[in-house]
Amino acid sequence: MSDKFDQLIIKALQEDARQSVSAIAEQVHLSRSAVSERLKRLEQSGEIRGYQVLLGHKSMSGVAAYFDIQHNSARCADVIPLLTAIPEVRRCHGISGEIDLMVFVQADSVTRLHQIREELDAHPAIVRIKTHIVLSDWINKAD
Amino acid sequence: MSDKFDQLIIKALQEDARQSVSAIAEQVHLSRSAVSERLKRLEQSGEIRGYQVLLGHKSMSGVAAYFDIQHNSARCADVIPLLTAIPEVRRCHGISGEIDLMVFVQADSVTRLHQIREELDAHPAIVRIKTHIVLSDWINKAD
DNA sequence: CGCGCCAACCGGCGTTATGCCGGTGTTTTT
DNA sequence: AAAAACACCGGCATAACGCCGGTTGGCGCG
Repeated sequence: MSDKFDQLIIKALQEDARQSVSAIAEQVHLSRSAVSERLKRLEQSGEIRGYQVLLGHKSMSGVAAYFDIQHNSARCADVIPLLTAIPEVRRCHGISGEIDLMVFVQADSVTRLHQIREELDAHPAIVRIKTHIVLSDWINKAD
Repeated sequence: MSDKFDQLIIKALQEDARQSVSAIAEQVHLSRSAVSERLKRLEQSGEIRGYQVLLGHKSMSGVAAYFDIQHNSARCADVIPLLTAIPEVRRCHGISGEIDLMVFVQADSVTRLHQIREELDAHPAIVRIKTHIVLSDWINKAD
């Protein structure tokens, strides 16, 4: 499903997703056409989902925070629609431990953050929310 | 520092970071050269940090986990080099609350996860670590 | 063993995109 | 008001791309 060459191509794209097929071909020691075809296949098969631009800290205006959420719903899935509906929710993971959901939010202001928190609190299935506002951003690799 | 056109260019790149300058130019109604120059400026000024490939869930083999870390170091920065040295560490945020650092890790195996945890435990400045293994991935917007 | 089949790779060709540069219009400075 | 600074445009030479025919190397089957 993905041999050594595909891995090399992906690794090259992880270094810089905006580089020419020719440049990648040179790195992995294949012809440009071979890399081109492999790329197309990787994209169509869904192994490669897309390409993202990584922004500098300047563009990161606003506030980020973690919510750890505990809920009493039988299935986690009950509260997911609520979270999906909030555009500021960047990531949501079901996790082990006392907490059930770890949610990462990026909002424009602290006010908006509170608003979101209250919206979540209103949901009957949600028992407890802890907010951890992000003070510093040390490491941030995409994906 | 970044006018309406820059925003449009960035938005276009967020849709697909691997598209030609010409294609972007067409979307934002500028000449290719103008977009090209703006892009170079955005990259050099650090507003654009780089470009990443987004992989499908198939390639997401392995285990993900959150570490919440409490440390006694005067400055957070003391433990950051240790984290930066570990390639599996995807994100690290300094946060408010009882916890000091929220670290997101993506490793190949649970064994490797434990290995990383022990490595962190060995650091004198780190007081306490809680591990939350990710069971489900509900929402995951890049950046 | 040899034959044919299939998948992957290569390289050339025409088209498209890129980088560079001079020219132009607009705003800011002196 | 002239000059300088800035951003944009468009043309040209070069590089990259997509496409296609030809070649290679493995693999099964008679």
